[in-house]
Amino acid sequence: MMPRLKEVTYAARREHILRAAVECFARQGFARTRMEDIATAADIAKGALYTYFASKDDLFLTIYEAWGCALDESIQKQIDQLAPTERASPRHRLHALIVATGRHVQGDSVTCRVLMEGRALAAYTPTIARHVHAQQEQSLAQIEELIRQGRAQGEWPPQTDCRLQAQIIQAAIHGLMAQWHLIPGNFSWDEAAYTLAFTIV
Amino acid sequence: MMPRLKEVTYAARREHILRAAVECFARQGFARTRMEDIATAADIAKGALYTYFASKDDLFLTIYEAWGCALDESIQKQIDQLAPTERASPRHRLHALIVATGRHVQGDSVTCRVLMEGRALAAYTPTIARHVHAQQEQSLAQIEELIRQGRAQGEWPPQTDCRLQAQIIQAAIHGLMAQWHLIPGNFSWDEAAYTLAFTIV
Amino acid sequence: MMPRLKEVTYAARREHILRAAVECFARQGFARTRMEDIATAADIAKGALYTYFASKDDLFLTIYEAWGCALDESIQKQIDQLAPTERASPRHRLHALIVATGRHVQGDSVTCRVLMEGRALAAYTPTIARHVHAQQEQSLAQIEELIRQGRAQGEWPPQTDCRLQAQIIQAAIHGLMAQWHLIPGNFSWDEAAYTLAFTIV
Amino acid sequence: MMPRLKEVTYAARREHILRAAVECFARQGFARTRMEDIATAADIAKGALYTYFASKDDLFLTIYEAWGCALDESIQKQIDQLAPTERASPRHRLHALIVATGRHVQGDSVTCRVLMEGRALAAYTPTIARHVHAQQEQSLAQIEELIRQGRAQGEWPPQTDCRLQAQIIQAAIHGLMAQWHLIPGNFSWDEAAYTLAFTIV
DNA sequence: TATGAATGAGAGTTCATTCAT
DNA sequence: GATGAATGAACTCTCATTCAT
Repeated sequence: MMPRLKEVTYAARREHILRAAVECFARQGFARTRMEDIATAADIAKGALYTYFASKDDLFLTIYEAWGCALDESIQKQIDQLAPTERASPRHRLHALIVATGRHVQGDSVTCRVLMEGRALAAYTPTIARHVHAQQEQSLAQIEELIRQGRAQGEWPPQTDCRLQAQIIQAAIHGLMAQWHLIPGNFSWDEAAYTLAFTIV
Repeated sequence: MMPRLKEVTYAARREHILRAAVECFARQGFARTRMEDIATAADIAKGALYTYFASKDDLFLTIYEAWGCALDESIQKQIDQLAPTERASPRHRLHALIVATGRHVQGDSVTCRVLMEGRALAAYTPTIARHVHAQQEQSLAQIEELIRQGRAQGEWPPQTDCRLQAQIIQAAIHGLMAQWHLIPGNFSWDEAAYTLAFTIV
Repeated sequence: MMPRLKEVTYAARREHILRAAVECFARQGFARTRMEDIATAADIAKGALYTYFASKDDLFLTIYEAWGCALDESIQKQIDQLAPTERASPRHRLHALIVATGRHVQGDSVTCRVLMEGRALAAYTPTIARHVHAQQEQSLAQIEELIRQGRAQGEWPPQTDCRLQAQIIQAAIHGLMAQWHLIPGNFSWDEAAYTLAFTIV
Repeated sequence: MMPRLKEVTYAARREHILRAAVECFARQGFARTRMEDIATAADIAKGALYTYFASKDDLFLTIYEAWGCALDESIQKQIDQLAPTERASPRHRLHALIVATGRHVQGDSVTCRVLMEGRALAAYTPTIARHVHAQQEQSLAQIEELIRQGRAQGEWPPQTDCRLQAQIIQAAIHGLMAQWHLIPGNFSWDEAAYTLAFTIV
């Protein structure tokens, strides 16, 4: 059981550092955040960071991934909480997806900033790029599937390119996140979710 | 004539450096690009950069602004080239706007990368933030006005919040740009433009 | 005991760097000394300097202050070592002050150079200026007080302006230091001290 | 006569540049003054400076020498203006020398700053060092001669070391200049001159 | 002669990472 | 494991001087 104890401690410290890093990255951006800042925020020594994370990039990446997982969970939860009638409707499920995203962004706007910077960094950091692509693709597939089902159920008029429509919706969601990142509170997520889910043909 | 010649030379050299900088920023990102890289790419001495630009930030900002201006021109030209019947239709004008943006992104995908990074940097660099905000707001106003006119002409069903709808469309456009930046050629801009302009209620 | 050991090490390294810096400043002057020169002289890496000193200015200032403090101590010691009869005489105390200054200059002519440059820099560097002024004023007050006491005891004929006389004596001392800095060994400090203290009416 | 005309123009421009340089050096110090600053102050192009002066050091040196010459002239004039009775007295001539120095310092405190910095730089710049030494020695000889004459005439009690006394007086004068440089107006030059010339045994 | 753009060798300073303790 | 001093490459920006025009 000692390994277990160790693991708990290890995981807890990792988590602790991660939280400190998120705060720093969100406040100052990746480039302007020094490892020392993170260490100070986490109240540990600079060198100890390297016990838990291989590098600054690794730290960033871990945050990036964690956000994606948490968002996926939020979305799933939101969908699960739908009333049975609504859960049967792809449009309602899409709505739930966007609402959950909005809640996530609002509830953890700090991490959202990190995410936004991640997308920009992606282009120059192969390691990050892979993750961004994967996440992107997965999310796109989910939306596309919803649309496909919605058409099958007659909720959406048939159109040739399901994927394109999904891409536009995904693009809109990301664009809104970017806007929120730039000017938090600039619009109502709930109204945007409603518009996106129910008034896009 | 000499001052004129000088003027030309000055502007030409500025332009030359700018092109070199765009290339570097697009390839390596802002943070990883050293002034020396730009100087080498432009085939001049490091110090000479500072004759034309006050700082690395200035260089970046100039590129950022130039892109915005060029895009505005492209859009205007695209709208002007519409047949009279179409030009009278806000929906067609919106379509032209998106098409022009797509062409711009495709034609100068290199600069587009720089733009994308600019949006991410904006949050941490007040100088850049101001420009991004201004550009954002101006573009939003344009779209909003198109929608307002479209509704007045019965092209769109009336909805309470013109601004929100404009924001969503703008978000979608930016999201698509970001996707293109990530995976160029991932979708068809023209089809996306058509879908965005004509099938969004 | 460990913290104490660390403390000692820290102070020792600081002292070590300081000595290296003094040597460099004295040999090349402040402006021509590069941080790298100091690091090389101290046999450490350039970056390590910044663990002990915030900047090149800080380094200089520290030396400047240290010299002043050490001089004050030397003077005090010299006065304390006077025979009781002499210690009662302000003129002898003034003599001791000048002698101590001379010894200090001769014993650490290297640092003296740094001091001289400090006075010249003072006019253009507010931070240094403050320290120079303060030191100057303190030293002046000390001399003035000696003269005042000397007059009270009838060692000096009464004159209206004690401060002016003190200023002249101080000026002479500084002027002699400057000469020594220019051509070390150009005169005898002890004779100069005697002349200044005992033959100035 | 053309060479003559040229010479006039040349000398005038030199003078013009010199004045600009003095102003800059006095305001910012030697190290912080850029050649461009001087060119701007003189309202000519940077490159033109090198037509008149070989280097920044040369510029400085020229100013330094000019000050010394002008001071010598001022002193000579002051002595020449003494009433015949006074002119016969070495003490009065010494007084005139100090008064003239004071007037010079006050009247051209701007150049005085440059002089002060020159003495500090002297130690690290052989070219400057030579000039400083020469000037110093000449001035010292003059004072020494005055004292020697004064003793011969019975104005000063005989003392073994004329040179030392001269050195102290010279040191005092320089020290006072340094003080004035630091805090202009901190004392009365005329009173200091009187004290130095008439109450020092 | 005058110009001022170009040069390019540094300057001080920062900071991710390492490693002896 | 934890520490934090040390490292040293890299960074942006400066500026005396040169030289083609």
